Parts: sequence; C-alpha cells; structure tokens
Amino acid sequence: MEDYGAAITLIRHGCKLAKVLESNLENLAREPSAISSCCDEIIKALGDARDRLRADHDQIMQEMRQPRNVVNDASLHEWLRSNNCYADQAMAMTHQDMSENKMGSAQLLASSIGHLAMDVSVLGNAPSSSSSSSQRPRKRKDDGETRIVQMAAPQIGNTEIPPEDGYTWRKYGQKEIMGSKYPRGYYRCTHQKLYNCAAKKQVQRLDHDPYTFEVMYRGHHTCHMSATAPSMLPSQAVILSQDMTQTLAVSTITSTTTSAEPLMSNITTTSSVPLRSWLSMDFSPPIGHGTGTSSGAGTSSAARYNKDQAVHEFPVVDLADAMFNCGSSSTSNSMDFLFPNSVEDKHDIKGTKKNG
DNA sequence: TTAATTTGACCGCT
DNA sequence: AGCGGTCAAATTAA
Repeated sequence: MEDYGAAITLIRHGCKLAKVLESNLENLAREPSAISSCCDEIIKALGDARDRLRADHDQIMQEMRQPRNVVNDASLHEWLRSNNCYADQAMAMTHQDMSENKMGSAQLLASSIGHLAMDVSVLGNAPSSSSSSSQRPRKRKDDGETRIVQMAAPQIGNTEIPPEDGYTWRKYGQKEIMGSKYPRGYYRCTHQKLYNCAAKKQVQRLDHDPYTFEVMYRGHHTCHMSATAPSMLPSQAVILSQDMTQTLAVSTITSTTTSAEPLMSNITTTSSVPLRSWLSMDFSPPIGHGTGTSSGAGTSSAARYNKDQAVHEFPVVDLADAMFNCGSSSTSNSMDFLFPNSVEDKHDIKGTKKNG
C-alpha cells in the first residue's frame, strides 16, 4: 500500500491539469497541439497512478482470495443501496457470482461504483451442451444473469429506435411476440467476435406505453477489457429486476433495491458528466443523492467517492483505469470523459442517426 | 467493399 | 405443437 499515497498525489496532479485544461478549452480551441500535450501530461500522471495502484491492487487481491472475504456484508449492501452506486450492476452480481469469482467486498464495491466497469466480473458463462445435430448448434438456456430495465424512447430524433445505452449493438433478429403489440428486437454486442463478448439484449416496446422500451440485458460485456471497447453505462434506466435467473441468490439485496425503489425510480435524461464531478469535487463528498443512471452517470460516479474512507483504493483504480480504458469504437473515449460537452454532442449525432 | 439490418427458416425448450 | 431465440442469406446503407 505504500504506493497509494504517491498514486493519490499523481491523480490529484492529473485532475488539476485536467481542470486547468477544462477552464482553458475555449482559449485553446485553435491550438490542438497545446491541448494534445496537456492531455499527454494528464495521461502520464494518471497512467503512473494506475501502475502504482495496480501493484497495490494485486496485493490486495491476494488477500481478497481468502474465503473470509467472500461478500456477506450487510452493511456494504446497505451502503450500496443508500448511495445508489449503480445498483443494477452491484446487485446484479450475486453472491454466487462473487463467491465463484472470489470477489471480495471491496472489489464488489469497486465494481459497483466503477462507472466504467459495467461488468467487472467476467463471469464465465459455461456453454450449454450443443445439440447433437450436425447443423447449426444453437445455444439456449444458461444465458447467465439477466437484467431488465426500462428506458425512455428518445425524445428527439427517431423515437422508434431504442435509446442509446452506451454500448454498440448489432441487431441479429426481430420477432413478433405472442400477446405483445410490438416486436422484440434481438441484439448482441458489436464486439462479439472481436472480443468474444457475450453480451446481448432484447428490446421491446411496452404495450401500454410505446414511448418506453423494456430492455433485457443478458450476459456480460467482456469487450470493455479492450482499449477500443465501449465504456458507458445504460442510461435512462429504471431497474425492474435483476438477475432474474438467480433470484434466490440475489434476493437479499434486491428486496431493498428493486421494488419501487426510489433510487432508480425516475426515468431521467441526465447528461453524462462523470469527470466533471471528479474535477469539481476535489475528492470531497458530493452533494446529495443522485437518482439517475445516465451514461456515465455523474451523480453516481460522484457517489462513489462519498465513502472514500471505506473504499478509497479501488475507486481510484477505477478512475485511473477509466482514463485509459474507456475508449470506444463508437461512443466515447477518455477525452470524452474529460470534455463531457463533446460526449453530449456525439450522442446527439448518433442518437439521431442510428441506435443499436 | 464492408458493415449493418432484415427476415424467413431452423431448432431448443416447455 | 408452438413459442421464442438464433442463424444466415439477402438486402440495404455507408
């Protein structure tokens, strides 16, 4: 842990630089080289911080692998619940998941509040036994955990398409569903082949509310491990239920989080300003509770630092990682995090162009 | 030319 | 048997 202090110093330095850059962005509009070199400085500082933290992180992970660290910490869950720390992610990770992955409390916490780590634990979805048919073996069942969210249809542009959720999806099917007015669309991660990413989603409009999409996420994104993988979180989401296939395992958590839960009870249109929170917070506690899970979710990413005393190591790792791993082939990169306006601009462009 | 979407058919599961 | 998830050829878009 001796590197931790140095890492913090480096991160503070990086944030300071970012702040300066942020405040001078308009002045430097015609000097991309200046911006570029400033970015290099920021990246270097945070990269060094990341390296130091990873060294500590590895050491901690060794300790985490002790059985006693398997999550069974009611206070942690209570904290997660009360701080809206991406409950969908945190809570979707079941006790079973965590024990199987030897995930400790602190790591769970890190994963839940890491706005980039949508699926921190890469759960090995054991492939189901393939059909004996010599034709196309089709996987069914054992899709791993599922999460259902409701997302508001885009308010501008094409409202017929499902809302942007920060990931890039490729549609592979559509089907009329019995008893439903609207067809169900089947999507898989664009990076499925490139990164063997197993994430999928099904999108369907609600019969009684065509302006709301019900989105079922299946599997985990593994593509975020790549430097070109997307990083944003689902936005405008209302958690209906999580881990439907492992309800029992997660029931202790969801009982406090999923039913009419105020923390996620509003469909919000909050813009994504994650780093703005960092930059303006100076590692001091943020104000109030966020209620939205927008792309990048500023309020929630702020909340992640609300308990810095308890979880200080891993959020910082996430932060540093965020700066380097959040590059996206389609939606955002680290500079987008630095300059949220550009993120919004991009989203507007993409949202009106295509979605999914 | 490449990538994404559409759509009919196939096939697992209940 | 039939619903729902997936495949893959055909089509469309960039």
